[in-house]
Amino acid sequence: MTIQRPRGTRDFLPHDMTRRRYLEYQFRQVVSRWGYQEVVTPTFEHLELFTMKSGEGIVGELYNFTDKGNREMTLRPELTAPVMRMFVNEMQAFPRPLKLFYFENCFRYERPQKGRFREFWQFGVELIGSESPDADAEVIALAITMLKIAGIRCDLHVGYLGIIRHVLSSLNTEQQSKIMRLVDKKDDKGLDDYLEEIKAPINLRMQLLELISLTGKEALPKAYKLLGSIPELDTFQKILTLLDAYGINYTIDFGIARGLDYYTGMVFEVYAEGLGAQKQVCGGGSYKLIQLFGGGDVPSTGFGIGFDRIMEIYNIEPEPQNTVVIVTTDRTRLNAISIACKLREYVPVYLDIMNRNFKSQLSYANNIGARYALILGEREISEGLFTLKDMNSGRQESLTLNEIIVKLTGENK
RNA sequence: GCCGGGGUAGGGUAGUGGUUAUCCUGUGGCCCUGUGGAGGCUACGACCCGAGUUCGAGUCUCGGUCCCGGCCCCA
Repeated sequence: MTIQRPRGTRDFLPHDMTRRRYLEYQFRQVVSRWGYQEVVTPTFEHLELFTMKSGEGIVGELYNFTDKGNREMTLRPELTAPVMRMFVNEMQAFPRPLKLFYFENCFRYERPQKGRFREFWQFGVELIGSESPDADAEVIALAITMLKIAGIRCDLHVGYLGIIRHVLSSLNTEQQSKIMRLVDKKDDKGLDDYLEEIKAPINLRMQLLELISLTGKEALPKAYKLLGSIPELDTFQKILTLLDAYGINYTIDFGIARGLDYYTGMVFEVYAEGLGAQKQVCGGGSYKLIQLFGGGDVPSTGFGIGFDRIMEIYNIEPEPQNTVVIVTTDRTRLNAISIACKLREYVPVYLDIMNRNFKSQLSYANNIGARYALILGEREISEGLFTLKDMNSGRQESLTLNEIIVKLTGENK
């Protein structure tokens, strides 16, 4: 039996990679125009980096291992923690804000399903050093711009954790975290039961339940009515005003909660259709992780895009290149090499290495979908005029090498 | 970790206990020494792995594995 690829991993064939690289190219264009610069962190890190961030419980979902020096290591399951670690290690004195992006593979030991793999790619950004509404809005706007350029139709949901935290401020942090988790899961019954269990004040319950049910255009005024004029609502309103200025449509959703303590304020999620149960293609928010990793009290905001999930619904086909297959005879093979080398400065060129006859070479050109066949027989070599055959139309013309180069590169633009 | 559906050449498939596993497609070669896509011939190529039942297993049973969808989780 042949060796299979590991569970939850994928092979990417040439056609897949053409499409993936094109999406990657589109994303890179956008983030660099917004002033973000690429960073790369190691594929594996000390296990502790992730347990510090997310708790011991995540170890079960990690590809962790002990190395030969008895160090507890893990393949990275995400990139926010590594980038924050990198910031603490080497970038604390850089001018702020720092605008970083990454595109790397990550690994999680989970049960694969649609849009979920054990090795997957994340494209993300981290904006470090600002906690202004402007930073929050910029990050959201960047995410939406990227998805739009990829041709993805999606729903943006924006929330603000500070508001729920305000409501829960009389509870201890453990109780707050638990409630946030239940809210995030939209587990209404579990939430009711838990509020009952901890005997939460009736006023708090009423405010919480009403708050998380608020949605749509009226959500903000209603929230003001419910909670009064608190600074968290003012901040949220500023973010929304900025999003309006960016021309971005959003749904207010106080139900995006996220149970982890390092999220500070704005949170957002983006959903796309056609993806089954794993429909979230992007998630982000503002958080404070840097102190946890031994750095200063530096706020940051970021998001990660599930690159593979985008690929599932991405239907842009990159323009094919003007591939040329050179067709030679036994007597012109040596001449063909120098011509191939010249053309390879401009376009992809195939030169027969199978010792095929004339007809088979042409047939090969057809089979690989080449745009042109360049016929280099004795006649052409002696005349210095080569026969360029358009494989789509079947038409062919006699041209000099320079004319051919002009034709091939001109059509590329 | 749990639930359901699956696994026969590279791709798509037929085959409900019985010779040498079917067909389509693909790929290589030839028909065809300067003109591709069609056609003909030919070659290549598969029962996911293991155990069990049986005179005999692609077919039945069990375990494993991988795929698809879902639960959990989603940092």
